[in-house]
Amino acid sequence: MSKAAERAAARVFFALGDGTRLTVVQKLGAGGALSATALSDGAKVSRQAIVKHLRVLEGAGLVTPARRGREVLYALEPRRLTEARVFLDGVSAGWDRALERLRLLVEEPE
Amino acid sequence: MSKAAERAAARVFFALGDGTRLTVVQKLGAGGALSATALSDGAKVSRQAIVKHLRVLEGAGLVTPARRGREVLYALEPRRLTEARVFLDGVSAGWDRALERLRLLVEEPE
DNA sequence: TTAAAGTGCAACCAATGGGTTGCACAACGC
DNA sequence: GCGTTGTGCAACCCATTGGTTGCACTTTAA
Repeated sequence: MSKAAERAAARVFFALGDGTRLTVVQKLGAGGALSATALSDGAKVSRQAIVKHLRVLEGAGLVTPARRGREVLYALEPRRLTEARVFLDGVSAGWDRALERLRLLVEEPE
Repeated sequence: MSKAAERAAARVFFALGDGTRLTVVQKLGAGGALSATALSDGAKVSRQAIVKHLRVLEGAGLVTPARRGREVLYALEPRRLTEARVFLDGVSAGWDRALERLRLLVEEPE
């Protein structure tokens, strides 16, 4: 896996690695595109905090903003989620192969 | 999704959201169980830094330590990776349903 | 046309993160 | 026994995060 892809994955995981951000992602996933104000409505933190989180999510490519009149709607970018899943798949697969190698060593010693 | 599960997911993602930690996870995935010293061998940071990262990974349940003589071998815990993947799947699925709802609204207005 | 709703800075703050170094302790090989 | 290898604190440092408040600006609706 290339260094660039690895950094991108780290950014995505970092973006998901915060409780507030994770609930934002979930809300967007469940309810379609929402504005920062709408997202901060039920939240425990201020709108500005949500805005900062949205910037982080946008930086990771997990979300894209679109101006609609006087408000900005943030939509989920599911492609990045898929990429993250693929990354996890890769690590899991590598682990399985490692276990298999170990099994062969144990069961068929030379 | 329960609050506890959400926090657990955030911990896992946070643990994966650091470049050094991500390479550690990859090394463990590819090479089986390794000690902190072995992991710090090719790394750009000190052994102690790696140890700290391993503590974070262990806290997230991504890795389990096992003493072997005078060294401690850290093994990947692929179940947590799977859980993280499932979480991402859930968000993606929710998003797809949201898009479908939107499509129905547009194509079949009342 | 004016008030309200929504966004966009900017400054500021406390807490946490990632990293280092230094040293003490346990276990192995000779 | 003794040096070597590997681990385990602890203290410390700087940068980043997550959060706040305050104010200015734009768009909308009455």
